Amino acid sequence: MKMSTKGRYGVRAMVHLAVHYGQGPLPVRKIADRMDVSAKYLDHLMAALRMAGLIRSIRKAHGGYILARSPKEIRLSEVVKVLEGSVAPVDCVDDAGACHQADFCAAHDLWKRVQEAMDNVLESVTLDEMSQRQKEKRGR
Amino acid sequence: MKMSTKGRYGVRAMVHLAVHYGQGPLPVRKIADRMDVSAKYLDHLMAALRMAGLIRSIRKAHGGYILARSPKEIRLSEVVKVLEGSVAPVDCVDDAGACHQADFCAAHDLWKRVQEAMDNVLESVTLDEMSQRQKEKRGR
DNA sequence: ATTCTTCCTATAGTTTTAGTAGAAAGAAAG
DNA sequence: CTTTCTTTCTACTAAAACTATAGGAAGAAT
Repeated sequence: MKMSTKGRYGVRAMVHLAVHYGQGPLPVRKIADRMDVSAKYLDHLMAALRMAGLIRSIRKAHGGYILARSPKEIRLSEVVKVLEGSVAPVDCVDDAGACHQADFCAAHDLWKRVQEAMDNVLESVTLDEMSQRQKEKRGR
Repeated sequence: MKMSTKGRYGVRAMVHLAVHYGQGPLPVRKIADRMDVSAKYLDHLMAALRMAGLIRSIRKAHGGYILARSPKEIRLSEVVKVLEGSVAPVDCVDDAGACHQADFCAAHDLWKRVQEAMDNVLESVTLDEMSQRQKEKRGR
């Protein structure tokens, strides 16, 4: 029931971009240094986020990445979905047809409720809110 | 963000035991057959559930497993915790000290909220309710 | 003594995770 | 037009986790 580093690193990187939104592009190396993770690895995650349309790249000296939209318009559910594939605890609540017994399985209903609970939280939070929270915490 | 088969199989097996609660012990082989999974593998999960005190074993011919308590007194959160280790999406919301930056990390608060949302659902459902739901669904 | 079962330990194949490596391509800036 | 800093792409790999499988010992009723 754990998230992988993809989700963890990716969310933190997106928050970083949100905090510096409007201040020009941020290179992966700088983000990775700040987060204390491998820049080469973070590269892959940024690629996924870019292909999903959440960030845009500026490919040149002193380039880097910026958010594709305003932080207010990016919900955490989007970020997690890109990096983790989905927010479902089991496949059968996502892919209809992943389990042909769903109609007779009480567990299916339970996982569905769990998924909805997680999704509600992630859907209710924007990167802008995360960015503000981050700035507050840093200030202390 | 997926659960492993431990959590999935284990929950279904526990529901099975709840449905047949009071009807004597159920051998692993029968449960596995019904669930269409490997009995040898389910063995391991039952061992974990037994050591956690959720089920009791009767070791003899025509023995098997029974719930250690009434289905009304077993919450799904307990089952998932035994099998998956915890209900946390990341370690830092479980182990205080797994991350020394928690006080400065906005992501930490997000994961905390996600965990609480999941936990609320799993804590609110008992095996008895699952068993009833299962019987209803089967009836249709 | 037989039978059916749990219980214990060891092993192993496969998949996923979490990276590392190296080089090509883009574009401003000098 | 070359340098510089960056993204971008593909391939590779070590380690861990997952998903089992195997074989037999131990228990207790019958």
